[in-house]
Amino acid sequence: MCGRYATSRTKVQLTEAFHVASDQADEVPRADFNVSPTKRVPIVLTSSAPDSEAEAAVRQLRLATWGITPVWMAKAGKKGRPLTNARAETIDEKPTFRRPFEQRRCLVPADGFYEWFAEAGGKQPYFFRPVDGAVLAMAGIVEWWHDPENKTLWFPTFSVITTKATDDAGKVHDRMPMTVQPDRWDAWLDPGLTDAAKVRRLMAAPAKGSLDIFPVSKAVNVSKNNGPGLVEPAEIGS
DNA sequence: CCAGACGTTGTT
DNA sequence: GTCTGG
DNA sequence: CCAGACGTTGTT
DNA sequence: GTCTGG
Repeated sequence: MCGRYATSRTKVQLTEAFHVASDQADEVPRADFNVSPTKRVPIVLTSSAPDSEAEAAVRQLRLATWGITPVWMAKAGKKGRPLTNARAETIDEKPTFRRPFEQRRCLVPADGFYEWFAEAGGKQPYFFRPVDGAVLAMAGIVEWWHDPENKTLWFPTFSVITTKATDDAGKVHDRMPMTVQPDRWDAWLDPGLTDAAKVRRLMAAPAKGSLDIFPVSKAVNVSKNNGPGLVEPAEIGS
């Protein structure tokens, strides 16, 4: 679930939509209709790097790497892919996710996300996007990271929280990203809110009927392919 | 106390 | 099968 | 998430 | 680092 999505909005659009002061916005590169794990993409968060002076909590738009690599994994040289998803059902129990969930949440702006439906004749990609055209705020957690061998710069990495897919979405795939409705963004991004039970209530699966779901070209399968054509409806199998 | 796991997805 | 790259 | 590689030596 | 199992 949610291992690929699209985020094409401009820096200006994102700062306005998420009420980020313009001087708190990182440079946002070109529109990306084929975001895959390990790519750097814009997220919205309230916090600063661990080694910076304690600044006032300010909402920021920053580029972050998709996929958390726990420090213990890097130090031990353990093999293992970066963690691109975290299950909502157990996020406040897992050692790797609990602290980030309580203290370092983020919003991941998306036009929509892709899921692959396994059917006879191969896997068919589908795109899921809000019916109303609004930006989709996926629920995420942040882990600050630096290379253990090169402890100079800290930078944010993130995972997208997932849940069981509801109604129509569940027909395509059994998991989907958690989202945060706009009226809950302030609370979600509030570092002072650390009660996991309360935090949990701020996120929700996309409401029934709120997403358009349609097949797209298999061109999206190849992660180097990009462009707005990837999110246009296409015949199944094309 | 120490040892050992620590994550998700999909697929088998 | 399993790992890396995007 | 899917696609695509999956190796070494010596030489440039 | 932090949590669970023994």
